[in-house]
Amino acid sequence: MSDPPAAGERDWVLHVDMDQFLASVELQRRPDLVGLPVIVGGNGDPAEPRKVVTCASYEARTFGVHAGMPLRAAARRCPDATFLPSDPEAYDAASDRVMGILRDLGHPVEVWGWDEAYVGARVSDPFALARHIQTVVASQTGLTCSVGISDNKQRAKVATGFGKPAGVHMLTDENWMPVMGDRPVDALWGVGPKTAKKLAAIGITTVADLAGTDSAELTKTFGPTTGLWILLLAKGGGDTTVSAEPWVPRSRSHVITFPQDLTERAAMDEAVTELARRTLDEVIAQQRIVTHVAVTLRTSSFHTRSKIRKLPEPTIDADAVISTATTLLDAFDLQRPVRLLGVRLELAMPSATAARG
DNA sequence: TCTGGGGTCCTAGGACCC
DNA sequence: TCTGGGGTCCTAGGACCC
Repeated sequence: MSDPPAAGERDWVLHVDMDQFLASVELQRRPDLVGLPVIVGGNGDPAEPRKVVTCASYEARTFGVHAGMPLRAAARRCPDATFLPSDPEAYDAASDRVMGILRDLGHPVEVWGWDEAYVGARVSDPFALARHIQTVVASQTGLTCSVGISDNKQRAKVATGFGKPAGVHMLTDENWMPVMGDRPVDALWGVGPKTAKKLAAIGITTVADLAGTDSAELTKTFGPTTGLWILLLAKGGGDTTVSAEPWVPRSRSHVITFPQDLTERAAMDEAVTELARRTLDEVIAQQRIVTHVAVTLRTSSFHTRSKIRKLPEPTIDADAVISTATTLLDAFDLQRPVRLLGVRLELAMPSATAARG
């Protein structure tokens, strides 16, 4: 890819993960709450139904509160917590500052959401770089981060978990199996509960089990791509590339969970129209073009389905997008109360030639 | 005190064409 | 009329992640 490394240098992948990011941003505005349980989510009202925790401070986590938990359940577990409304603009701004600091180090930075990034670096001392990252981020933003070190993204990400909070951890070929071998397969990034259950059904429960499984057995159960991929993950492998190219989104979407289920078709049409219009406005602001329109519907029983339609031609025409969305709504059985509606717009990928000029 | 919102990628199966 | 393939496009659904 480039020149061979100088003596002692190697290519490393560092995973930088901000500690309790949203809570930390809030604590900068509310220093009086430092050291206390803080829960960010919804509009800040712990009694608000159908809203969940977006981020819990470490103090709140000791009460069993975690992201994704309903706010009312969090309030039961930790009644003395301070509940704060989610403030996406503040998190965007803080994230931009952190990523800018990382880019200023001169290595390629691949941003993964608000609070994570990969840094690719050819250096002789990755620990020194990790500590330097922590120091400059803390001094310039007041925020702490943890850093995982390895030679690929997935292993670096797993390493970060051992460094939290505010620490550095390295996983390599040498210590991967000793550290990870006896852990359950879902300790791997990309292996979730469903895959773990399927693996358990064929007698595979640990990372070492998976790493020692014949590839044919895995491709039989998971298909050629996924089967070989999870085998690679178990052996400590993963993506070695860190790209500084800006990410081009494939889609844009919004969903709403209604405070009360919808039963009237007119209200559903109204909601889908508003979602489609809002999403399209954002797509147009990004100078993108819509190829497909998808509608998602969740009933009161949590049964969730989606339908998608390719447009006759890529467009930014509001009437075309909205009428496609409401037509897709017709294809659902609308007899049951509707808890959630969503609209997702898939976007044409700009070609290399079209991107010029 | 039932279960948010925003994303990406993979697989399966039917339609259709050669 | 019957039969066997292969390839591509499209939609539905699953799984996972932050």
